[in-house]
Amino acid sequence: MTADAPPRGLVLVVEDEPAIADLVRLYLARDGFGVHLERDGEAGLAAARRLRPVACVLDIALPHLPGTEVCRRLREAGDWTPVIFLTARDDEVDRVVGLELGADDYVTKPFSPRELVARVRAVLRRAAGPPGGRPRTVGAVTLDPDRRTVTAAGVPVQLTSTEFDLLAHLMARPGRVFTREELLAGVWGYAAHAGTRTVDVHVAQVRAKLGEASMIRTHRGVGYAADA
Amino acid sequence: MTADAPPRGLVLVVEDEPAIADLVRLYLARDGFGVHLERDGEAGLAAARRLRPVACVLDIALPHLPGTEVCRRLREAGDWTPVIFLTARDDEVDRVVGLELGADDYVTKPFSPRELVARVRAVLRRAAGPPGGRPRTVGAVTLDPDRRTVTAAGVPVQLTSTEFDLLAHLMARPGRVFTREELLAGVWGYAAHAGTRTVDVHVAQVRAKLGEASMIRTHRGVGYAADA
DNA sequence: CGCTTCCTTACCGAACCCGAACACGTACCG
DNA sequence: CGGTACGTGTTCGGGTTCGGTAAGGAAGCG
Repeated sequence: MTADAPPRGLVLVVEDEPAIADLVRLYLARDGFGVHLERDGEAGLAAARRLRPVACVLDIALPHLPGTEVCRRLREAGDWTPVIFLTARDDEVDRVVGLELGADDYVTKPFSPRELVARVRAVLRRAAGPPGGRPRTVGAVTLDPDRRTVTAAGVPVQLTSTEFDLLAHLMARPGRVFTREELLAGVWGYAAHAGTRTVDVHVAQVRAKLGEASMIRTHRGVGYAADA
Repeated sequence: MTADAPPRGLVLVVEDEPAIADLVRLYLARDGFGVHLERDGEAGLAAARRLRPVACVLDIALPHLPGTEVCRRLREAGDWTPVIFLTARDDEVDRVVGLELGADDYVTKPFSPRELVARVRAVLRRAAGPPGGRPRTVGAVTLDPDRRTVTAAGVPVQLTSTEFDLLAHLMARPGRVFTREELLAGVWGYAAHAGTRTVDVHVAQVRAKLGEASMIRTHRGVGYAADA
């Protein structure tokens, strides 16, 4: 089931070589990203402004307007959307120029599409930043994002990193029901790939560790939610 | 990155190449700094005296008056505002001269603007911080920022400079979990791409020196924290 | 020239994640 | 009321990732 609505957001790809562009689009789409393709710098810049993608993948050598220039203009306009450059060769000059212009990462051609996807994910994760914030309490459970600690009925509970992220995600919006796909995307960074029981297993683990204080409710046929 | 809303003070940037100057201004402004731009050494020196910035970013190769000279004159006048040099090349002469003149850091061109911002922040943190004021104790470990000494269970421990800074950074906010990236940025001043084990090695070193008294906790998949 | 400090690399053990399989409970339907 | 199907809870082992550790080399310093 290929999702119609991109659960992970839109990525703008500006690349003039159709073969490469298709490849990139294929892999990003397979990973759950929406993809918008442009062939030259001008159109790319316009699309970036119009569509507000969550990230941009820019070839450096582009007709009309080099990718570096697209990036620079975005930055000048106060647009800090993460940018990943595609450079023709592992050329020190290109690399450096890219970073000077405020790119978040770069990939040299020829490249592995998997690597590109991984970098897009990494960049997005970084842009999301360390999940800071004040401690939050739901029922008898208190969660501190800074300290990454959890207490259930006043007793400290030791959660693994994934367990903590899962609980934090649920507690960020108490009462809101999250589907398994949403949780996979938000916590694991995966595209919605149904058929896995991973979320269930981790929910069970968190519930076990929280004991009686657990306030994760199952919504049959839908997903999970923290009590409001 | 912590998102600090309040203005973080004015940074003076003296750089004759408009492209680079704009870039630096963009990034500093984005990070919450006020920015004042000058194009040559004379004007830069005057601006520094007039505006009293919290930090200066000086290109070394400047019209009228080299950046090194600007720095030297400031120091002569008793102005110890933190200075970061921009050097055209990783030139040994420039480096030494710069630091001799009382610069706090330097960045070689071409550079990543993110790294420059990170260094400005690091320099300010350092400048703000001979204080720390009172010694701080966490568990059996006591750290004195003024004397740069550490005792574990009452026994003096000799730490190297980097080790001390790392421990101080962690102890500044006990309980708070710092990612490796945050530590690299805060202690080393890198706008680091991850992928290095530097932090781990230094943590191990500190732990070894603190012995049983060590209270640095590993948060798997995240980073490190000092016990609360 | 030797010493210290710092950073990198490589290896290893341990913790953790994930998928599969099975058990259980609930909703639906005859 | 019993049966069946589907969704969820739970357990467990393999494979992978992550962090601790040791060793080596470069750079600064006396």
